[in-house]
Amino acid sequence: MATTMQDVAERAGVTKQTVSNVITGRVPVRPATAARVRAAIDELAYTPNLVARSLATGTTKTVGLFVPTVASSFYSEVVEEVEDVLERNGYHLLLCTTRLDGERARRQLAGLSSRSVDALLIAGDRDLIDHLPLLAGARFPVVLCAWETEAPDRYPVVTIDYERAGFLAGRHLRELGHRRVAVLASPAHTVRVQGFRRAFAADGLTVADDAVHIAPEPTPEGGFAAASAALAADPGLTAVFATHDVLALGALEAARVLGRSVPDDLSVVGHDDNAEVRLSRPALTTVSIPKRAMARQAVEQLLRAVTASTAPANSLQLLRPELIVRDSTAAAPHRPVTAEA
Amino acid sequence: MATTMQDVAERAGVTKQTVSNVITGRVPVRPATAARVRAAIDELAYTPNLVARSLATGTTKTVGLFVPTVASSFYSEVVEEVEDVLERNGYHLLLCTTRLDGERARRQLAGLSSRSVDALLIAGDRDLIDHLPLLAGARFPVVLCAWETEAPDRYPVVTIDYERAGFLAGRHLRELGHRRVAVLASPAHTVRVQGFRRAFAADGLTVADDAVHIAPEPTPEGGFAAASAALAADPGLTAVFATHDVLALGALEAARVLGRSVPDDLSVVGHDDNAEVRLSRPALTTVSIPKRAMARQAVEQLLRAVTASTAPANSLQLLRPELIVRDSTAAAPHRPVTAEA
DNA sequence: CTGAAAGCGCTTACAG
DNA sequence: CTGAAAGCGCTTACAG
Repeated sequence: MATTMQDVAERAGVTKQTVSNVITGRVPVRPATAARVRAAIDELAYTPNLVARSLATGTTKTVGLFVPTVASSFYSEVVEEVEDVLERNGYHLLLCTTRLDGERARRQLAGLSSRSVDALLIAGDRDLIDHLPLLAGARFPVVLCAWETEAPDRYPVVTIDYERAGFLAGRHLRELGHRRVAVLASPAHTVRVQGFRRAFAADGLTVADDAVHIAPEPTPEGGFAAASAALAADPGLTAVFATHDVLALGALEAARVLGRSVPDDLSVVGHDDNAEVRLSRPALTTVSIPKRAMARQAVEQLLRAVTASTAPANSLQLLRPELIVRDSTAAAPHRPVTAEA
Repeated sequence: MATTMQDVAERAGVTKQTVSNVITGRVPVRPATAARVRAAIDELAYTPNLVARSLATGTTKTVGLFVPTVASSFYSEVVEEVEDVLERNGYHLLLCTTRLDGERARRQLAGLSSRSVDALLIAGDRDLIDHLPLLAGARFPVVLCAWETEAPDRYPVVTIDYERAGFLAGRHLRELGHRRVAVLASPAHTVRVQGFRRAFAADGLTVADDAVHIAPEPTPEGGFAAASAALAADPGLTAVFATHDVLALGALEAARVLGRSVPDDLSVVGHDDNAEVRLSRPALTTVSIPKRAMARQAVEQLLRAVTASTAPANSLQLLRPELIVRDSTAAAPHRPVTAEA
């Protein structure tokens, strides 16, 4: 049915090994022979069976990528960056989105760990962290990225310095003279919060636990609720740090509703520098995280391990975030300075 | 190195065919034997080599999906929906994002058309439309979806009734009494514009060509520019239809800047009902398109073709859009009615 | 530079 | 219900 290497060989009057040689280029072939083979390939519209090649070579030219979702500007950029690098290197992308469903993630991981990928990149610690032991017997390199919680020692990690991201947000607000601040945080963002706290600790200030308001869902609505709660708990607040831009958007809306003008009455700092946020009024001051650079480093490390057929260097690589000052932050309004307890 | 079926067989004291039989379940195996085999599998942590299985069966349990990008709420939902259906059916997803790069798309398509996928779903007509002939010799089913331009007869198409989407937007504005309207359109959205026009034609009204303003980029900035141009060209405008929500967002901003209040002085209708738009003030009236239902229909049709190993039914399936009325549209302000030339 | 042989790890009829 | 054989379509040493 499908035309095979053997068909090409017969047509060109050579054996299939010679056809293989002209295709792979591993072994030199006399130009005249090669030309005949190439002609036969064209005439028969022959295209090699990649599966057979994979079985023979033990390599699939496919890299698996796990992400929690693709419907977020963070992960969609990660996916595109990864795919770019793969495409440029002749690799295919097998995508698994785990969707906050650990059981699903486990199933997918199990279904993959038969030699159907040459390497695996796991972005995001949310769903897969408990199932990593499944990879114990894996014969392909694994790299972790976008990891915020403590990463297992076993695998190389390429991630963002989230602690520093929080710190940059905090330092900015502190330098603007803010002393009464709150944090709107997603449950998993403890490291960002910790960095934020460190920035204030330098001045002997403490961001109290009850100044951290958790937004269960990373949505504007969640940010709105958290910001409303924060402002209700401490009307004297002069600034808030949202650990996710989308929460900051909700905070802007809450300020509007409560009649507090941003940035004069309330400064707002976000985190991520997502594209969606370009629209916000006022333009959001935020901590930009180099997600594309992170993704690139991660796949490149993975690919290097594949081609060298060695384990990737077991290191923790932290990409540096950057503060982007726009219009949602300003100096703290003058009023009696009160350090929080 | 890797443990193989043969290893399991030896350990269980049977031949590898028996191991294969207990794994595939195709041939009944005596319970006692099966138990021994299963024990051996567990002890050796054996996991079958999918590549070898693929070569033997001629099936890869992998479906290829082409999308222009993953960084849009439209396509990211399509990808997730497709992956859901695949996962539920034991298939893997090979993702290719074409990124408005026809040459890249061509390369990816060529690299795939060797038996490495069981089926191919192509979402979006932007990049691949010129390269479809490459698929001429493909031995796997192909389905097209999210197709707005004329689709090739050769392949089944599952898409949105974009003409009707435009029509619904137009009918809504017409019923609200709007007569001087403009369209803000992405270059490829001619079908939506055509449907919009049809709604007005029913009343003998014409939406002139110069009332259609093209936004080259699907960004709020693009919508802002197009809306500004439209309002400059005809200050008497009472409504605009944006063929993409993100353009509508820009139009809202333009109205704000120009001091026209929405919906009292200007009605705005969007298209897509994207999640990003939930934030807009006023809440955007828009045409919702059933992208998930579309994606589901498309993969399911594809999978049916794979399992039946027949070509999918060559049909054009159009999913129905729906108008969602929110706060950005209102009755046209009273003023002398002038039908556009 | 070209050809004959073995093998990658499975599955699939086909005998027993 | 279990085993022996052939084959899926390539690649990889190894002779010539």
